[in-house]
Amino acid sequence: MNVLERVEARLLVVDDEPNIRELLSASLRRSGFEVVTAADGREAVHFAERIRPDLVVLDVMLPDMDGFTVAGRLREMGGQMPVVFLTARDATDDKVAGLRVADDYVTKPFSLEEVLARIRAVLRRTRGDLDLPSRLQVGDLELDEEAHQVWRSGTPVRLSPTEFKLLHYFMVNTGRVLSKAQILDHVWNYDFGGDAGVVESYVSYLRRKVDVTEPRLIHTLRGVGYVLRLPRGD
Amino acid sequence: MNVLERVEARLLVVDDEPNIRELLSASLRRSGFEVVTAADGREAVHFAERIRPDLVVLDVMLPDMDGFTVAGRLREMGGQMPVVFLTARDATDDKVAGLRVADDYVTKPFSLEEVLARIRAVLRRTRGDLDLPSRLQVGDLELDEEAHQVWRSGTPVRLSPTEFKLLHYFMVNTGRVLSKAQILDHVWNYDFGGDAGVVESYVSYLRRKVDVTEPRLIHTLRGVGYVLRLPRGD
DNA sequence: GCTCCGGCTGAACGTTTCCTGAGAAAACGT
DNA sequence: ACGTTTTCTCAGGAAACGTTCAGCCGGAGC
Repeated sequence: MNVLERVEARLLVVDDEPNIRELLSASLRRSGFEVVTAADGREAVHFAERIRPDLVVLDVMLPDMDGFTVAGRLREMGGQMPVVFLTARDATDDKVAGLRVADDYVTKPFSLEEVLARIRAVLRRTRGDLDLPSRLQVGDLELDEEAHQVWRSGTPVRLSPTEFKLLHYFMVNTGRVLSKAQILDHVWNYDFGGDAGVVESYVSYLRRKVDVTEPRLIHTLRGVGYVLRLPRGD
Repeated sequence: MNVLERVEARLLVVDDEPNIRELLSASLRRSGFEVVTAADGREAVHFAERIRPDLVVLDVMLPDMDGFTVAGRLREMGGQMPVVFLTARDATDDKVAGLRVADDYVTKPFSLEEVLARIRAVLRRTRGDLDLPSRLQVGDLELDEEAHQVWRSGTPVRLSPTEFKLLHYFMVNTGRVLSKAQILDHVWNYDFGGDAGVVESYVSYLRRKVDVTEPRLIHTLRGVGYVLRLPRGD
């Protein structure tokens, strides 16, 4: 699929927790980004200087220095690298103090879809990046990521945040079979403890809202997963 | 995204506090301006001479020389660069007197909407800049920035200062989803310590005053933010 | 036909998010 | 100094949301 064949941009991911770092970098690479990782502020500044990333994903809490300090250093380097911060959900102080200088931020625990959405949005804003289409279309189903809106056969459809994220994940992966585990890993927060039953529920919700007319787009493959695609002359 | 596709003008931002400098320059760039920053009077004069900005945003309190002195130097350079001063709210009389040489001024702590409004106003006055429309319109909702007036379906609406700033921010960003944090950062003073609840209140006020008739223009996107737009069925 | 199994969906629950009215405090104008 | 306007906070209630679960359905295999 086309997503995998092109390098969208070069990213620098900075987080001291190896799990988060690997989760993010693996997912971002799969989405077509070139990724370099750093574990602390010192490394971050060093790599930023060397590889000149198009965007930096930066944890606010780092062992050696504050994320905002790192962001300041990056800005001093010139070449305006946009920054997407990662922050704890209850860090109210951080938000008031430093997040204003961020181009955007995501709260932990996040879902991969969330992080990807923010990164795409910032790249679109700061680079006017046309390689990152805001509008996805499969058959007469349309989704506009920026406007956060969905249409089926031209009529707008109201979706909840989770429904929207799920549909977006389906549409980015049109024609590819997605297992429930895969969906859970991308659309739900990484600390979600529940089972895949919730995916069935949300697929059900989605079908009711966007897949009631022919041709059906969301198909079940028993024992395998789901796939969104136009039925080809089968 | 028309805001990003055009360079409105070239600005020079002068402030010794890095936070303020970054906050302003990032926001101004996002609004389509080309921005160069300086940290003190010496740098300011130097950059002004080199890049010949269309307007200078100048902090009155600088480490090496008075903002008024800097303004004097700029004037001696000819080519009339308009100046918007940044000053503390408790400015004494002598300083207020000095502000008469300014084309306009904003008191700290300011809101980004305030600074942007002053810059736009000065550019309109001094350059007759038609790229900066004074009148915004979405559906039958109209806002005149210069006249500081709002109409819905032709009938005038009275808005408080904050309500006006909020509506203006919505209208400049028609069709774009704005999070409460984003709104807070742009419409409220940068030192505002409260939470996003106040945004909900003011959106409520706005709706009551300008959005009681169909079609509704201000829409809530649960868990995401607000957006002002004409409902599109296409 | 019967059973087993994976998937579907309606109902129920607790939680989150949002809206709005009321009121206190500050700013403003006269 | 006084009343008015404006700003902000708070809390109740309503609606939307996320999650679980149990019962149902239908296809696959026996």
